[in-house]
Amino acid sequence: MRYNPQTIEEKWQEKWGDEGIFQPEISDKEKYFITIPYPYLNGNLHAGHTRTFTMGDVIARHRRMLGQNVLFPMGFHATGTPLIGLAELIAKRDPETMRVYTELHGIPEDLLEKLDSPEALAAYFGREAEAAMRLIGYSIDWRRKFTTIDPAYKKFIEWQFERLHELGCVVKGSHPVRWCPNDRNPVEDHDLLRGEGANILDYTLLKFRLKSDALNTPDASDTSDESNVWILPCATLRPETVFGVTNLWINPDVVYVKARVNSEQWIVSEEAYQKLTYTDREVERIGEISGRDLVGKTVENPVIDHDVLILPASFVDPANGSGVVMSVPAHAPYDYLALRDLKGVELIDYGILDLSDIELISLIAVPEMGEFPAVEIVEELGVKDQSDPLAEQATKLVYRREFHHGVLKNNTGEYAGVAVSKIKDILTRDLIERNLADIFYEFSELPVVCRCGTTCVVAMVKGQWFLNYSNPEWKSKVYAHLARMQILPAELRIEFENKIDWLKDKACARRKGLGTRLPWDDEWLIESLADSTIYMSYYIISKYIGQLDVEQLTPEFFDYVLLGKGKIDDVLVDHDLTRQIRDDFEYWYPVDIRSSGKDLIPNHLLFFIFHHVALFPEEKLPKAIAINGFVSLEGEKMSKSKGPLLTLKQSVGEYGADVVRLYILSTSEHTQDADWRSEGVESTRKQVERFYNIAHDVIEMPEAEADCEPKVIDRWMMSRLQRRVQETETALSVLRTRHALQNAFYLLMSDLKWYQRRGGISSLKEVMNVWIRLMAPFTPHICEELWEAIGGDGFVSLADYPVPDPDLIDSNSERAEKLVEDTLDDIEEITRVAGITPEKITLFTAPLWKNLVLKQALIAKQSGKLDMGALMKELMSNPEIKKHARDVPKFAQKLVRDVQNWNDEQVAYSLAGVDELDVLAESAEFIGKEFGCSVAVLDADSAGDDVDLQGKRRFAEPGRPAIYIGGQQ
RNA sequence: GCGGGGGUAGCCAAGCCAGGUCAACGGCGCAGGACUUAAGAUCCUGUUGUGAAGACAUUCAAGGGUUCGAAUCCCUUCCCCCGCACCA
Repeated sequence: MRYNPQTIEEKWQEKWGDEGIFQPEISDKEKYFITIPYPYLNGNLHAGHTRTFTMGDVIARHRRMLGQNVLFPMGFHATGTPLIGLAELIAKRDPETMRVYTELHGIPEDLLEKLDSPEALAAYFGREAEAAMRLIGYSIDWRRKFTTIDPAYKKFIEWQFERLHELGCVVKGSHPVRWCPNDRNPVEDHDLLRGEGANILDYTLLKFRLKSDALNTPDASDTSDESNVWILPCATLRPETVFGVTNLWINPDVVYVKARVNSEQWIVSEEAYQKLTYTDREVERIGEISGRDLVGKTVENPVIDHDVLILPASFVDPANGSGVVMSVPAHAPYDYLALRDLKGVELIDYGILDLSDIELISLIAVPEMGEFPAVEIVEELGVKDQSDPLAEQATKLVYRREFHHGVLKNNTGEYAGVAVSKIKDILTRDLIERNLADIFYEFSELPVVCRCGTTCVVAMVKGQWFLNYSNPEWKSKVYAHLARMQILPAELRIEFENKIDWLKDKACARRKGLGTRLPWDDEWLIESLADSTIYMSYYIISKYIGQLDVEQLTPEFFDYVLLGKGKIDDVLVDHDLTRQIRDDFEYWYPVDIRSSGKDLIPNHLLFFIFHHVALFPEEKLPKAIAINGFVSLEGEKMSKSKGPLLTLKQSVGEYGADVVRLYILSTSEHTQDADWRSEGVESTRKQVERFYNIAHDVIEMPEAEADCEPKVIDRWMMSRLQRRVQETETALSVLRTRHALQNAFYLLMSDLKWYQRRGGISSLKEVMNVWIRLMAPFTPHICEELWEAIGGDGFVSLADYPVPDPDLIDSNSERAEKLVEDTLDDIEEITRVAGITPEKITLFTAPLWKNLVLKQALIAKQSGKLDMGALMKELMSNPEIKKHARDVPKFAQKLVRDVQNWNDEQVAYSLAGVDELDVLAESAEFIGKEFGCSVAVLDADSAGDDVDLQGKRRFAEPGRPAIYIGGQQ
């Protein structure tokens, strides 16, 4: 009987389909609703999908066999821009695209040429994806499939956004993006020549007012006239240090711009001025002023009553921030160094006579550091001056210590006592409210250059629609629900918490792409991640779409079926049908588990929770999330657009569905990345074949042969089987597929090998019956085939999943086999090391007195009172032991040392013991066969000296018989 | 930089949370043997070193510490992977 995966797999997929066994309806049974993120339709499914989806299918199949009513649906994602981009590239026959899609995605060229519209692509890849998922045997209810550009789905999305809008979750605002002024477009990482890693940082601009002795105005002292007020905004990431400013820095060699910014007058560098024009401020250039002319002037600190001088500094980079820098020498090494560097420099040209008035102001208390951390670190590192590269390091060091451990001092007024790590947002918000500060966005690395060669800026997109994820109330509801959710693996919970914390408002509308329009503002398309947040509920509806008219899908309909709100009279869909859908929803929802790749944690999975929490009552919120890692190919990262790529279809075509499924899940688990290696798949194929062959041997075995009295080895086999079943179930319950398969497949297989080696027969059929069911979630086709062959009832996919039977756990037989195995290993080692070809093996079990000593020691250990003195006293009171008084101390001493280190389990194991003489005698024939010689088993007490040729028997210990091997060296 | 996950014998990879049967599960590869006309398949054995009797020595990124005892706990350092947003 040759294993032919293609035949078997086709056969069972057809049967499953014909009988519709994966099309659940509501019933009295407990339900289980599992979903996997639907695939995006810009290519064929590949090894990465194979992993995530197979994971889901195994969960579904496992739950189904546990007796739950399992719903496992699937849809397709087509919203957004990639499909449009791809269609354009195909339409213009872009050579690279044509190559990738013919070679890697395996699309015939003539067919590919026709896929020049997003709709054609979506239709094609949708068909291919479904075919691929059927080919690998996923137990999906295909009646519910849909695509995110279906008219009915759009109605659903419109309803969702209508609701979110009402709830105040969608708001209008502005937000910063990386922007190419030349292309007049936001840029993404792959659009960039330089600065791919650049983040957008939010600097605080602190508004220092120029004092009255200022600029070209006849009567500058009249500050009631706004035109006389000039603001020097300083950009900083550490706004709290404004309390410690001693001076400002201006680059004397730079020409600054005087500008009207909204209703104020600012002085900033040329570059900063340009940047401001891309923000949502109204900006007008008024004039220029040289940095040199600003030096020596005085400004007012916006937060405290303190006037400070403007000093010259060459380190001020006009391209960075506003080109105006505030100086906090107590906490910023550069400022301290620059100030120190100015000492003794002639500044009279700037009208500055003396810097001796400038005193450092400390505002942060850091444990184990003095008043002026910057000074301390500069001296510690021996930084020479502001151009010394060490200055950078000093800055980081101070920052790190102050940020993590620093607390604001009393001179920060109402903020005293606040941790530095918490102050930024609070202070910035307060100062903006009082119009003393502003936000200024800047890249974390400069420059950022677009592919077109233009330097990018941060631009504010105006009038954008946002999901206001930063809303603390929304967030706290999400936190609260997260705490109730199961996260697998559990270690990732903290990651979710961190990401919830980190999440800011998210722009949710786009100008370009496929998708649904915002119902209240049809110039905007709903962004594609935002339209994929609660679609699991749509699977309930999608099954019935053929029975209703899209125009009937009014908000009242969705309110009624999804939220149980409103009156059925307001619903246009047939009322019986509506009630049916409502019942379905009540039965199937919430999602019991969402299983996904780890790349979706900071986006989709987060939004999934956010939107559910916003829209649904607590009992309809998702219960669990499971995460799995990526898949690489022969150590290389996969890429849909460049390769390498292995499609699901290719891999199944080459190895068969069951082999692919088994391989992808056994090679790694949880967040570990799996590496697809053809060598490994090949060996998995052989293992599956072996499984098939073993099974057939067993199935074809005549009943009579199998029918005999159960021996130790049979009890051992059944006992091991229970343990494997138990481990598999435990592992599967937390989705440790690798661990599950190690037990369900590999370890069980090696148990079975040992069983057969030991001559076991009578349990084979029963083991096989369990084994087939145990493997069914992983390799369903081959298991159906074997289940049928073994005469199982119905589909194995619907059979009961094995549960361990505690009554069949037989520790005694396991201990017995352990003894045999250990003895075998010892004999093996002796023959190898001594180079003996054995002719006769004699085994001596330990004498009674040694067993008594051990037992006594174990009992003492168990009661926590094992010590040599007391033990000896007790031992010697036993006449049987006392007979061997000469040998007892040495043996006992070694024993005490060993037993002292044992844990409870070991003690109990050893205490239970086995009848060694009996066990070894029974396996003498087996051992003899293994070594091709005769084996005698004696007990050390009764064996005569004539059989103990080399006096070996004195080495016998409990659990470790003495061995004498006669033979040729 | 911040956050998360890692570094175990030729490779992959358990063990680490709950320290002690851990020279360290399992698989692959490799070597030897059995079976076979041969190959394949299957089975057995070995795969840190030493060892003519079942042993001993040295290992779990590196260094230090806690402990009777550390791959496992603590500290420091080095290295790798992933995410950091308007892409899906």
